[in-house]
Amino acid sequence: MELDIRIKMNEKLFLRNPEESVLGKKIVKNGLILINKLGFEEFTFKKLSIEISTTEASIYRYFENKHRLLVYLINWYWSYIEYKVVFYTNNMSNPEIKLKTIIKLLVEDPGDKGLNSDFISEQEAYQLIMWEGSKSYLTRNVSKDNKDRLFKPYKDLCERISCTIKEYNPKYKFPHSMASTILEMAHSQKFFMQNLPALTDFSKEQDDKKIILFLESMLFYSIQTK
Amino acid sequence: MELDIRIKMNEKLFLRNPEESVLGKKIVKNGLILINKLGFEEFTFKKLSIEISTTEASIYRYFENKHRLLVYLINWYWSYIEYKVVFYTNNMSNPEIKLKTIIKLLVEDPGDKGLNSDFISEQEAYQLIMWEGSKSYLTRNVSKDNKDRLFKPYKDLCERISCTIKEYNPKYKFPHSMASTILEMAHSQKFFMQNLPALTDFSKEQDDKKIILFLESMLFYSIQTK
DNA sequence: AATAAATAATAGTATTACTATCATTTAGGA
DNA sequence: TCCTAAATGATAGTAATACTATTATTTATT
Repeated sequence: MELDIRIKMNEKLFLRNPEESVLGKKIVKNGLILINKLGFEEFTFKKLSIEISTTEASIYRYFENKHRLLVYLINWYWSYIEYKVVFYTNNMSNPEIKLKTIIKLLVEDPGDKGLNSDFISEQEAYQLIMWEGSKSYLTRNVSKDNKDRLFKPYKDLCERISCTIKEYNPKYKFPHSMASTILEMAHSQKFFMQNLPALTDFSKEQDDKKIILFLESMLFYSIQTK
Repeated sequence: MELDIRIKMNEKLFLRNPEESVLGKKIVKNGLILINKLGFEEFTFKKLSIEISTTEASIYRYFENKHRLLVYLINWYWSYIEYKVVFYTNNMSNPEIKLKTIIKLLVEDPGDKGLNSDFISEQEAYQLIMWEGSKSYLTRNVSKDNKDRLFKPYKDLCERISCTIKEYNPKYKFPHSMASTILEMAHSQKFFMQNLPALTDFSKEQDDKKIILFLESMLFYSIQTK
């Protein structure tokens, strides 16, 4: 069975829906790959247009600027992760197992086995979050963008984790902050491990198991009923 | 008593030491203010040169590019925080009190009472870390920059916190990751509180007490001997 | 007072981040 | 199948960015 997961994206993110044309899909797919290759600062629509044999002007018909493309890609990823979280935890009644499953889904690199359609590659999206994730909101437009609901997928996922924490321990005082800490650290610790290992207890190129253990211990010791 | 704290900065950060001239100090001081005002992406040396009535070329004689200026400012801040940590925890023998003091120093906005010499304003530096902190290392040059020891102040502070955690509980397995989590979250949670409050349990413009409580509970429940 | 160093003034280049116009191709409906 | 509208391509243009280079002028040092 092969499912085509269709994620409804916020219309404010684009001028023309990239999912509805061949060019649009190429922009998104190869934009993601090129941002990963060059880094967001060095990435330009001009370079992307050469890569996919189109013109700058054509890309601008889809996205107002490269930051919107970034937020589009990041939103796709968080929506997709939430879909996976729902899919894998749906039948679970034990919030502890649920939370452990969520941490695994956040930390584990999808690698080759991840979704890799003609649209967005899950593995590339994972890399993007790690390197460029926080650049989506670390701008002077946060509040305006937030009003346009550009961060809804991230906030929804945070809310879902927060609810599961509450299920586990209704008395815990900081479920949202704990959820956003887990979300942020899942990728930060991985980034640190690979690039600034002195900031972690994991050695470069080590597997994800230790990060998962770290996050689990932090979460469960914190939310234990006292 | 008025102390002039002199922080030795890594020489790779600049082409000419900005502390050694009036213009250099103006670049650093007003650069910080202007980055905070415009956001790092919108900030340019041209705009700064107009602000301080000099030329672009003159600024380029001090800093290779704006990213180096950013790292300079961020390093100054982390070195200064480490200085404060040493100053305030020097005479403490109890690691619990030490760690609580550190968290306070990280979270609390220095406000007007902070260091505000003719050089770098502590309060402005605090804002900078919150908004632009992670942009210092989220580039394709991390590894190269790391080899040039450009992140030493941050890593030193992380190491110091890590050691204090080890003092508290020598058996705890993840002292560095816990330290970097505290460091990152001190500013992220504050940023979220002010700009994306749905990601926290704190309401906009609330005081820092709750963030401190959150971080303390996360830290101490995690590192409790089991 | 001489001289070295720092700064200002000016100019110039390739690239970025767009916007505009018009021609051509493609896709869908009558 | 032809017609029309929509999408794309080709081309051009602009202001700003991220620099580098050159020369003149000011400032500090011996």
